[in-house]
Amino acid sequence: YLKNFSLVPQLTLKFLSLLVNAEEEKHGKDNYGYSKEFQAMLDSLDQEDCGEEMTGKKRRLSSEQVKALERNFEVENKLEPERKAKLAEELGLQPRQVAIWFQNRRARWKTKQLERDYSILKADYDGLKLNFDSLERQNKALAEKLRHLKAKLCRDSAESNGSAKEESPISMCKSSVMEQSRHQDFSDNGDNAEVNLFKNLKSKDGSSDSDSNGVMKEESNGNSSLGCNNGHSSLSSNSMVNWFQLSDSRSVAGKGFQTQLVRMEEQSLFSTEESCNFFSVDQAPTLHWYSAEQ
DNA sequence: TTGTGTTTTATTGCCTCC
DNA sequence: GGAGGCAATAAAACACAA
Repeated sequence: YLKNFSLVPQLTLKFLSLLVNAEEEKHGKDNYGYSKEFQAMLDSLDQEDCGEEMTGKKRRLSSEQVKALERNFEVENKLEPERKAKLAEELGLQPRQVAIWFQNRRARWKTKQLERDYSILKADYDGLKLNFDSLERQNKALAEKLRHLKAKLCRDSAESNGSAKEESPISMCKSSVMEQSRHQDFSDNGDNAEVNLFKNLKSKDGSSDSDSNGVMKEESNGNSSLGCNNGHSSLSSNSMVNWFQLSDSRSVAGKGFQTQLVRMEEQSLFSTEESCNFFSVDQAPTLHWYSAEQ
């Protein structure tokens, strides 16, 4: 059969190739069930035969050729001219075909490599995202807890102040607001309201502007010149006294309270802004405040 | 059998290196 | 300027579902 193989006409050759195809299906694509020599002979015959018939048509390389090329690619994915010529001769291919095969193989390898890199990066990203989401949830929970605690603290302090003093922090806050509006009224001239008030009152008394000690004394007595202004002031004496009492308490004893308020405000600012932006994507978290406390 | 998507072989044009 | 590599692409071969 093999002895006469080269003598059979082309039709018979086609028939044999059909036979081979049937055998391929039976044994699987990579195991034809023929010897390597026979397979190589079929490949070369097919090439010679179809090389004339299928001019300009693409032909797939045989499995043996591909295997040999793959082996060479594993050794070195670049092809020197000597190796290219040697391989081409061994496999019965044009050197250009070998070069093109290596070029396409490198392209396939690169694509696979990109896919591998992508899957690795994606796995990393997914892990980090999971971690980030968890931290974000924790952060929100802590911020909510902090808000509740602050509200509770505010209520507690209001209750304790209300029982200890006549003037609750709320009423003091109201007074503060009134005072602020008063400041705005007076500061229209561009001067300090308190200073202006003192100046006005003193000028009515005829006392010196520079006598601040006297003013402080009168104020501290609670029976200040304001009370003895004979109704010259546009403000009622009681309200003036209250105002100066507030002013006094604010300037002397109330300073602590005001500072406390400011500190609370600062803390609140820190709590809302810094805690909310702590895990901001744009800004890396800094733990200086945390390490400082530690 | 056929339409369609995928793989493989080959070409083209551009770029870099010697 | 020629050789070789690479990206983009064409086109043939192949796989497979309907």
